[in-house]
Amino acid sequence: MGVRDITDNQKSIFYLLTQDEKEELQHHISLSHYKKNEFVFKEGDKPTGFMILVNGKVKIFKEGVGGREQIIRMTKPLGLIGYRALLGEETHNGSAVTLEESLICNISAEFIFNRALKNPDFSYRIIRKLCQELGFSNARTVTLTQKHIRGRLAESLILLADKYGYEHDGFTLRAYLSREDIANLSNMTTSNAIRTLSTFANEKVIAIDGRKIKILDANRLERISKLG
Amino acid sequence: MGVRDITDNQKSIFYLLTQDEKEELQHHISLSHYKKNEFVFKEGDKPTGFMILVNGKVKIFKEGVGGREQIIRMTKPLGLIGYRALLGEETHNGSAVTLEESLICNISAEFIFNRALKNPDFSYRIIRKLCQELGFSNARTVTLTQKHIRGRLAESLILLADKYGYEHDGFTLRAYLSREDIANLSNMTTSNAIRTLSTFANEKVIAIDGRKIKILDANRLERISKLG
DNA sequence: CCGCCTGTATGTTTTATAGCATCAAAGCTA
DNA sequence: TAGCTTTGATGCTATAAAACATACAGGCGG
Repeated sequence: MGVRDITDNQKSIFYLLTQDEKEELQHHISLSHYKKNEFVFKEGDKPTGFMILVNGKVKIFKEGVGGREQIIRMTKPLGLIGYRALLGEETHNGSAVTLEESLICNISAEFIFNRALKNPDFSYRIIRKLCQELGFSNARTVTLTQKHIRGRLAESLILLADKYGYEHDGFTLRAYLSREDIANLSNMTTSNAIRTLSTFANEKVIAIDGRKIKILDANRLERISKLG
Repeated sequence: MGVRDITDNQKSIFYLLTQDEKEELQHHISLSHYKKNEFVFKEGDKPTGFMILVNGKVKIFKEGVGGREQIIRMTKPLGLIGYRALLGEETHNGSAVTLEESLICNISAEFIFNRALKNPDFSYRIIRKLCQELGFSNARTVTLTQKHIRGRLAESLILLADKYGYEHDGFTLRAYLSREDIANLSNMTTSNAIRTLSTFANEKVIAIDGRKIKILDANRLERISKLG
């Protein structure tokens, strides 16, 4: 993924801007580089613009009771960051931190409000994106509150596979999170994430080697997520 | 609230349509009457249109593990129902059931897509609404998973007060839910909702008389929600 | 009027998971 | 390389909340 993809890649939200709009967009873009584990913004910050992840991985999380963090979602290249707060005219209600070295493209709020949102195709694409994310969030609320530990962890692993895919071997998750992040994604303590991953490994559902996780039996994992 | 409010009330999402658009809207409206505890739509249904609640109360919930229901949100007059699925071009991912006798206004999908969404003011209002709801949903995910029973129940009571307000006495919640619904809103079993409500009543934070709930000490309730 | 069902109330038991403690391994820095 | 810090692993204990059981009250239909 590169900066060009922001206008030229079908998956980018800006793909269907008119040629004119795309040209103007160029004048409203700036790029920022982030190291691993760097904050992009913090809960309570005022949004500065519309951000697109060009390269890397970012987690968006909220601090809960006693500072315990819950990862709300994770972003892959061409994904949007912090747009909810900007478009909703609110402050950020979660924090964003890079999981690896990342490149983020910042588009001025002015361009979004005065140009992009005047284009109904763009607006509608934003609306669809928000609707989908809202559906996802509602579903997560239910599974995170109702499923048991095994089910929650299995769901998280499936989520990671869906979002980041596999390495060339077809088994290894293309995401190398700490156990703590896996726990924060799955609403459990780090100990329980470690313990349950070990159990899954014993059951040959996955194989673990440090942060490398191989999904050996995706069907079984799916079943654990649904029923466990 | 009446049907007129849909175009004339500032709080309605259609308020800022042009006069022309408002007139055309009249030809795309139909009204439906629902009795108490009637389904408006079910999880998995294809959305039929854009719905606005004119009168009454509706709960939107998802069925989770073992049929246990989690109330995602509740609607008051001029609130939207089922628009997420329509605009996101998905099936409903939750069910809607009336909590009291209700009047619902249905606007054709055709009008929304071909007319309303061509108006950037309307689109942007939808976007803002979605952003706010998404923020709410994310926040709920964290509190429902992390807060303890007392905190979750206190939060639900505050939510009900914010959404439906108080009767003329200034204390009685203008919402008369079953204990089961209160439980499903707060992610707990009915027994625990009953028990915890009793505890709050003993502590003089609230007073209960059947389904009538008086908030006696709103500050204390707020504190319980934050810390408890 | 009586019995039945539904909703509410409350006590007891069981269990999932948080919390804590300890230890090993790995990674980093001086 | 040695020492320090972070991360991962695992056992034990404590506890919040579910699950279960029982009982009572109010409304409804026969």
